[in-house]
Amino acid sequence: MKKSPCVRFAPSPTGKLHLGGARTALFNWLYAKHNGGNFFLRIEDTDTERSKQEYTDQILNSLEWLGLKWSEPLIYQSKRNLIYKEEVQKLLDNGRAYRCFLTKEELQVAREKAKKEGGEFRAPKIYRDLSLDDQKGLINSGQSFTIRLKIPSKGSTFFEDKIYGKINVNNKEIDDFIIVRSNGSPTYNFTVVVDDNNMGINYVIRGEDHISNTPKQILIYSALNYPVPDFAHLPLILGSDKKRLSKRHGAASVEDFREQGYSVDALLNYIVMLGWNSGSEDELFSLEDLISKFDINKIQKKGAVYDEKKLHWVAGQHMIRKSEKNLLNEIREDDPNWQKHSKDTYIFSVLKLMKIRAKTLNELKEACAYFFSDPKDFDENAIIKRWKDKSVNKLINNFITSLEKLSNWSQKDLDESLRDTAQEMAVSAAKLIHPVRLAVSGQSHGPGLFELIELLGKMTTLRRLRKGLDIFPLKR
RNA sequence: GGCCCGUUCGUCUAGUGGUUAGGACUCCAGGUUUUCAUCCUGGCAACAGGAGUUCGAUUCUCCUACGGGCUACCA
Repeated sequence: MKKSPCVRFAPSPTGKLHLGGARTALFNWLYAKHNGGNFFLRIEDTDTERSKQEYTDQILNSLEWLGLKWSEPLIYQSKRNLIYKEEVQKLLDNGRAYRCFLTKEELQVAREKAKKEGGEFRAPKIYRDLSLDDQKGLINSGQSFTIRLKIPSKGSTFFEDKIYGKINVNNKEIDDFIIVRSNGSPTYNFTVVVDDNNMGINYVIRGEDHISNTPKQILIYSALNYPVPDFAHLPLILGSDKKRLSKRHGAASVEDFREQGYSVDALLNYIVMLGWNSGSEDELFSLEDLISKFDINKIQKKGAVYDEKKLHWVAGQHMIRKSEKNLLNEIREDDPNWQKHSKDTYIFSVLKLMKIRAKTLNELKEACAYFFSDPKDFDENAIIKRWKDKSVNKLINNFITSLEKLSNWSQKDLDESLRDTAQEMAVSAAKLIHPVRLAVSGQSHGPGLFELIELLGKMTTLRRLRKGLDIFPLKR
């Protein structure tokens, strides 16, 4: 019987969670969800120099915001030194690793020499077969040492990547790499293997940048006699210059996208399309869709360039499809007091009118502003174009009079009232519509005028029209 | 430099030993609308190059070019 899949996301807290990391986490999570497995999280903080608690917090926070829940327990590598120590000892005991007394300086010299001579650098293997007594002698004399894995001098190491296919590396290409530093702390390649095994991870899904680490890690698996998991390497997310996406390319961290007001489903939807397709021509998915449709075999090998324009489009499509209730919830999640004084039913009507015109939550909030308070700024070009002179004041005045008499404040009656006024004054309806919109919203565009003022209500509309009468046309 | 990986419109991608090489975003032109957005219609635009295999290669093989990753007592 097949074991249920156990996958993990293993960020190192040396920066915020970026788009690439989010996608790796998402693919792992989707894989687990789709197959009824477990998704674990492990914080790789063995580099004490660069790891920061604030980054761990930020990563956890972003992951939570994205809704990618992980199974307990949450693992911190920094708390697992005992386990690593035990496993290193096994390697030392079974002769698959050795103490290396080379100093950093000696290594540096050897490296430079190799570079000058054009050869490739390998750590000199002079300590590889040192007797136990000699080792003790050096230790007692106070010599510090690292521990290196003994790489077989012959043969090759290969694996069947689920995305890239067979990858084969000659063992002589692999250096006897360090698994424990001279300060006693274990290194990445070693801790990953120990932890993945210990956590029961049977499917490793990670970035393509780890492809060349994989043979090294497989060598550790076999030295430790662990079962080797399956591997799938994901292509990288690139900037427009085809280089790995980073802050240089603008927004790159999940936090940035959140601040810009992108909603979670939109971001996740866009991210998943970078290097994956559903097999159909559909491009818009809910999270549930993704879980059911996700198929790791349909992942691309090529790195995908991040395109903000398309993200924006995806975001707009999600916005349109979302219910007003959900939209309000999302807005309030980041801005709990947003329009707290207004009735929900009114807010819903506003959102319904405006969501079609916005892509991000921020845009939406901004677009809705004049529904909640009288406009303070007025579009200059619109003033010049639509409210040229005093003749407009006359029109508006008549319209106000007509509105005051209106008994039924409905779209239909507003429409009729405006058209009647225009006809009486022998002008086209547009001559009246535009200045009314300007006075009422401060803008030259927006929803249909009659829906707009119907929603605004009689009092507000009249108040804003009268104010328009006061300040327009502009004096020069 | 060495090792590994990749290459279909500008971008995300579909696809096949014989297709008018399909879709989406962007852009452009129309339509709808009082305006904006939405929506609809149409358009521009790609198989990196060279050899080979083959009746026929975008598809298979090799080479080249280009791009990327790794090459740390980082992860």
